[in-house]
Amino acid sequence: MMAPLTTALLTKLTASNVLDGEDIQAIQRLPIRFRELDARQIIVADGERPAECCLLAEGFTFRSKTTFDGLRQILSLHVPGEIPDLQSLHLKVMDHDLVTLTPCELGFIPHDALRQLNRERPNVASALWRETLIDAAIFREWIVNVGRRSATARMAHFLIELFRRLEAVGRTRDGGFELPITQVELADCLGISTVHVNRVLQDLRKEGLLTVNRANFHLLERKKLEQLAGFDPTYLHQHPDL
Amino acid sequence: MMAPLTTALLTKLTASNVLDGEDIQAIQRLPIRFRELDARQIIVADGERPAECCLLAEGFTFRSKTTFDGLRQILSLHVPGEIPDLQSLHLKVMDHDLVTLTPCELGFIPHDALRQLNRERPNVASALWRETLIDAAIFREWIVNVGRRSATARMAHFLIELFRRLEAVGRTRDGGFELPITQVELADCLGISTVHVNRVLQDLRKEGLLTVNRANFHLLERKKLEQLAGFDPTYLHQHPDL
DNA sequence: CGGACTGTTGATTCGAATCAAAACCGGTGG
DNA sequence: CCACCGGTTTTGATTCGAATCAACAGTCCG
Repeated sequence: MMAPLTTALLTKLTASNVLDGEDIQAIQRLPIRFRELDARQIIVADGERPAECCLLAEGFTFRSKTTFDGLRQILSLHVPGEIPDLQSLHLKVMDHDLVTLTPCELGFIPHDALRQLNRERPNVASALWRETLIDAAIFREWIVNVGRRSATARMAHFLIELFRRLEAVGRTRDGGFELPITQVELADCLGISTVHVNRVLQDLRKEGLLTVNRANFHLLERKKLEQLAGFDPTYLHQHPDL
Repeated sequence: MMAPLTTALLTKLTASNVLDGEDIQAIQRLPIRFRELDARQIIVADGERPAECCLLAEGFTFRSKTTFDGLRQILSLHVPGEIPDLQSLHLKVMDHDLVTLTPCELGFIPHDALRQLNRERPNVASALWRETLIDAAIFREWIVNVGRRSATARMAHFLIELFRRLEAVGRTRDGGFELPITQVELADCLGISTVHVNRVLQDLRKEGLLTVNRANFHLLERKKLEQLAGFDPTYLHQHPDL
């Protein structure tokens, strides 16, 4: 039994999709290979052709691309329950890296098994397709973030998005969350320099909007942060919205 | 018969997907409502809940978001044969605007008809899912573009991407393409100011890398532009890559 | 002809990058 | 237990790419 693995996935899927009992059983029957990885390990690399998808059960992963002159841009952060390389089911070649941010518990699901599941359970296929579309919606918002927002607003937007997504899978505690991320990585998420990340975080602390000690981010003034960031949660599509 | 409409779609779909005769016939049987729109018209607005998808047969459209303080970011440009709001099939609420850049010929396809098509023709469902995944891959590259590349490299990258995508649907002529876009809109694509767009274009012209008169972009030195942009075409997934 | 975009140019400002150097922190090994 | 090390965070000085401000020319069109 791979209980903890499918549980994470089902928590995520049922949070914003409608699945019936048979759908859930079919998901629970998926053959999943369990594996643990340390922090900062490449799970799948740019250019590879994986034959399985990676379900994140515990920890954080990110996707990133590196430009020819060595600059890195982080494209997305992933929270437990997500399948960060689900696109590989239909796009054979990876166009970016998938990397662990923290130590992770992962479940690998063969493409074949997923394809069969999609064929037999149209509901599940729709739900998975939908997850990739939400993924894309988040990419869109990140384009706006790096393209049009000030460094401070970017940081605020990033943190609020993360808070909301973690909240949806029950990983927040009284207005805060645990995220072991360095300022270098934050810089690569936001498209700014690490020195500037440091200064922006200081500003936000000075304003009393948040605290950060170790990996613990605490958003003291969520409303104000959202206002500063111009945050509109629509793009997260967190409700089944039928 | 809506021949020109489905032709554009099929050109696009078969360029990077494998469909059989029955798939194609099923697509041709889709009920499509034809409509023409002038340039700069909103097709679907942020917040709406459309009941149909929009197939672009002729012209250009773009997707955009506007921040609370009025800055606009263009998220994607679309070429004939694409369905720029295909995500609305599974995400009920629009999280951005879909707008015509030029006068357009559009075909509107009811969600119901598409859902039925997906149920009956799994191949087509896969192909459409794949198109939304390529969409997402392009978003990822745009994040890198605005996050980590200089203004000049951004412009070069943008133009090369467009060239390749237009080439795939047969809309280029001897190293150039027709794109009636203003510098204001280019600025919103690249996350820079319009003044800077002007200067960047001048630089590229001065270097002899391209010419622009009216709407006609001519990439004189594609290789050099690609080098300048650090362009790697993998993310476009233009081959069925089985 | 007048008006509204659009494109161009120059002067100035500003946000953020870069450069450089400390301070800090957790681990490792002597 | 402490010296040391690499990675991380912090601070300050300086530079730079791009934004902003402002004005003007070009084009299209009613």
